[in-house]
Amino acid sequence: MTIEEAIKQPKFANEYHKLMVNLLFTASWVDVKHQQFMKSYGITVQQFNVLRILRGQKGNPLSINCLIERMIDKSSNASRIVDKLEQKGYVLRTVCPNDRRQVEVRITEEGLSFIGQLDEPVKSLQQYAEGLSESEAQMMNSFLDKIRNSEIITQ
Amino acid sequence: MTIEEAIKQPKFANEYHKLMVNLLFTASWVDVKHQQFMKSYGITVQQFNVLRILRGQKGNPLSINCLIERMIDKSSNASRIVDKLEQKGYVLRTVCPNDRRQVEVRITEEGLSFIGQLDEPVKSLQQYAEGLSESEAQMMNSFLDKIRNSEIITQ
DNA sequence: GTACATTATATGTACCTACATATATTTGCC
DNA sequence: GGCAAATATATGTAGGTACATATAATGTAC
Repeated sequence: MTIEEAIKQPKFANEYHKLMVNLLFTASWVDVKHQQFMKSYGITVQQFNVLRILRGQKGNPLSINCLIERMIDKSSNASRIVDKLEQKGYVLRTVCPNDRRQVEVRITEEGLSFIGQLDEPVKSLQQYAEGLSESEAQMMNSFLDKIRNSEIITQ
Repeated sequence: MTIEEAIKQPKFANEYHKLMVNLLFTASWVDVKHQQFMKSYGITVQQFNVLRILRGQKGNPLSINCLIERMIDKSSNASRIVDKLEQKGYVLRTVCPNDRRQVEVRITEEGLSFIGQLDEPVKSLQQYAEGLSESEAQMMNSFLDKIRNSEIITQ
């Protein structure tokens, strides 16, 4: 299905307008797939991403601020996402002894085994990207970077 | 800034994994820009899109269902988005005489003049896409369509 | 050391969204 | 026509998000 069919809009002003709509539509489409997948494991996409970031730290804790820097959605709610993960027993919060303003968040054994069990099934989500060849994926990655780096004159 | 820098993740498992992350991150980034822009005009992105769809109907009304078919975010809340627009006087709701289950939504003069005033400034948002050449934009549109059309085996 | 700015996190609030369910109307089958 | 299924929209509810503000700890200038 083309983007024209997907939103029943027969034509766009130009290729750039079409691209903006297509980008937002496709990402939302992929995001919904991720949501549905994660929901079947009793977790949200944001919670999963935080867990994966913490696992990548190999046992080292991360402050809330560092967590936000690594998140895909840089929402201001990292603190509440960590709340939810703590309630589930997947992470631990301790006050940092060097700087008592900071909180050290680390993943628990329980969190590790939970997320480990998702490793295989999560690979299926990547299959969406695998509709492209390796070199197409490379091109698209560079296009996405270019879009974020456009200089914009906002009146 | 590369995607690696943007989320402080030095490397990805492969180009496809990177692409999924980059797609979600970039779309969220663009979406935030749109949100901020629309907010300065006292409207949400969703409300703006509904208004633009209705204007495209050239005076013909659209049912809630048809509206959803044309929306970028196919949320189930079209009804409540129309509520907000009605409160602002930008749209009108009437029961369809042929099928009294349906509601005919149409844009008012006030809605037309409001959205008309946004036509120029809204063009600046498209500049993000204009970081690419025309042929790159075409390629990227076809890549996005390919992603949505990948056949996925969800166990 | 005191006062003030800065930083890190948490929380209050209003709004938005997903999902389930309710209500109203129409369609189709007997 | 009567009744069940299907359709169109609306609404209740829980939870998520953006933004402003609160709280606490630290840094800095004097």
